[in-house]
Amino acid sequence: MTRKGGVSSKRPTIYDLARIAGASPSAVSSILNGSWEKRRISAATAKRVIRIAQEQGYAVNRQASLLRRDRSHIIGMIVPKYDNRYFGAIAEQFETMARAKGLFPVITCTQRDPELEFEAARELLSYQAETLVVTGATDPDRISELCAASGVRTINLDLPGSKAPSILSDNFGGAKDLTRLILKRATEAFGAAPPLWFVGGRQHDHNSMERLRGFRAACDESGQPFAPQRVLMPGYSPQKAFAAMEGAEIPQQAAIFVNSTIALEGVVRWLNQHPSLKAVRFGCFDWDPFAALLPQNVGMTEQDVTGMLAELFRVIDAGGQSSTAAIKLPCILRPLP
Amino acid sequence: MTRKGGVSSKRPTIYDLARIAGASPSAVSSILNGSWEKRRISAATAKRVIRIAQEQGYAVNRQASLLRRDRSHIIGMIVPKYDNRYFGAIAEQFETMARAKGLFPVITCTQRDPELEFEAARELLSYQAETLVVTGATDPDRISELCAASGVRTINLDLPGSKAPSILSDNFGGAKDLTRLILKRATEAFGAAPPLWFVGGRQHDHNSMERLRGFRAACDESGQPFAPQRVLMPGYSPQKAFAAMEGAEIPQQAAIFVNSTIALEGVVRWLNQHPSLKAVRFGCFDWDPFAALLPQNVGMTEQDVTGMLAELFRVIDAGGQSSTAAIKLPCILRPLP
DNA sequence: CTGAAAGCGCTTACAG
DNA sequence: CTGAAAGCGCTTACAG
Repeated sequence: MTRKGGVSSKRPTIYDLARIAGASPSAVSSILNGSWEKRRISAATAKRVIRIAQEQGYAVNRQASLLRRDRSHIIGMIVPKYDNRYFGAIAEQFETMARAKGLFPVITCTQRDPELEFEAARELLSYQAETLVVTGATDPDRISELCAASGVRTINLDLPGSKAPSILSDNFGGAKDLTRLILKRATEAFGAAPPLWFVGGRQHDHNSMERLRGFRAACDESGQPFAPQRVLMPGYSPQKAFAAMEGAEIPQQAAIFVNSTIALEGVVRWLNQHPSLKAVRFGCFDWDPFAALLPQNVGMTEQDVTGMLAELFRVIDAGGQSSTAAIKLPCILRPLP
Repeated sequence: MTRKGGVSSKRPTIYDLARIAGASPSAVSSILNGSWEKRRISAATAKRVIRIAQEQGYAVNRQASLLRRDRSHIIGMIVPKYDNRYFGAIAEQFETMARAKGLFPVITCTQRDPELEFEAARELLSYQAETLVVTGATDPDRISELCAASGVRTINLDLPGSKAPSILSDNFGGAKDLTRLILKRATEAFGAAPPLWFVGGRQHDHNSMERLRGFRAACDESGQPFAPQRVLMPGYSPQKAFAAMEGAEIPQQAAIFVNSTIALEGVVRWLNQHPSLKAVRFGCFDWDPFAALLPQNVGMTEQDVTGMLAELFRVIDAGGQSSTAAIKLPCILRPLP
């Protein structure tokens, strides 16, 4: 009897348990996966098998089990980063909620790299995921197409696509509210409305553009001039935001709309190197409990992660071909003292 | 020919590709998994099969493939949280480094719940993980035993266990250095050494106790009295830290050793509600770029995540039965202006 | 050089 | 009521 070599050779199978328990492999299988009630196997046998399984440290081979079963119950998620409050919270709550629904969540982190995103999606298809949640992807439609070919449903989270339902923050409304707050606070601080900058994110990124649109709407509404040269969208990284600040000519009385805490890291690092600018006020589209304590910070916009995930699972439960329309959730504006 | 029902019915198999390409399933398999070079299959056939696979959106069934193969190359990790810089960075870098080594990382988040930790470990065993990295677990030894029964190696990260190699920060040394810095800065600020508090973490937690030991060593060394009633270890959460602060009687000239950014959230929230205490100085054992900007913060201790993971993979590559000794990496003390 | 066949560990419809 | 047998999709040693 040849057994698989390597590490797995020690793992007991249902055949091992059956031999030890003096039962058939079929019986062992049904006892261990709970379908034995239907089969009227004697409680004594069931107990014995369960005890032996425990003694042997048996763990079902999920690969074999999934291969045989009709459904995998695996739900995949790709997410750009873990190490930031927003995506960290998304990943964590997604796992918890998926488990609570009896699904097996598998998450992978794709570093905002379109190729990695695509490879990760393909990988999750290989694992027989039944649904794939595509979070903050640069090219969600390409992934939706790949998955559609295998009959796997995708749902876009955070960034929208055109080939699957999308669940987003109301970036326009949130940015408009935040801009209003920044204008109000800066005007109070300086006695007059100062020039207003927009820093962070990138051109062609849907959320950044929506936020810029909200920013602009709030400017227009209050009669503030909108100046394209005061819009700095160098991409997502503290370093890039820092470099963009270097290039800008920020006066001592200014206000900044910071697009994401990632950009904020660069902005505050730069501000700290320019103490003459300590009067500058900013607000940030994103939430971070420590950033909320910075004295120049007038307010932060928190995205409703729990609400977005609740909506996500609502769409999943609804099943079928949901529309590809975007569902937008309001953001929570947190003014700071 | 009955095919599996449900979602998977659309997924093409090597048999489908073989039929379309006019080749044998064996040939298709070896072409797609790269072993065809050995088999001297004609380049023309290979090309054709690869093209057809792409057209059909073929993705190998990892379950079937793993079931048949000798090794899974899966490396599992359990981690308490994602939504915090330290564990977020661990998860993210772990994924990247594992992939670079040709392994398949699977991470699951266990919320510091011992039962969830155990269930997650069992789950990863079921997925045929060959190695399990047990990060910050409350009971790593129980997991090591479970895995040992299946011949699966475990390695403890961040919190030590006695049944597997452990990779840790030098919590004692890091805490001692941080305490020295806090004492020095507070003495400069107040003209004399103020009473020193220790806030955060929990009793019986190895890292917390090591840090407390380092804290105490630095107190002793500098002739500061160590007062047990100034040690508050209410567990890991901002709320608990906040409540502990409520109960303490902190004077206007005081200094605090804050054990983790999680506790720091509660501490600063409390300090902000007590403006009379704005002279209080603190340092924090953990790193966060925004917390680093808080004016009362004299320094932060960054754990060397990259170094720990490099060490982790060194131990894994070394294979065999490495000792169960703990490997301790120095922390990086970041004094703040 | 290449394909048919065995078998990975499980699940479940089916025969007895 | 219960066990033997088929088969999930793949990989690879083996026969030709």
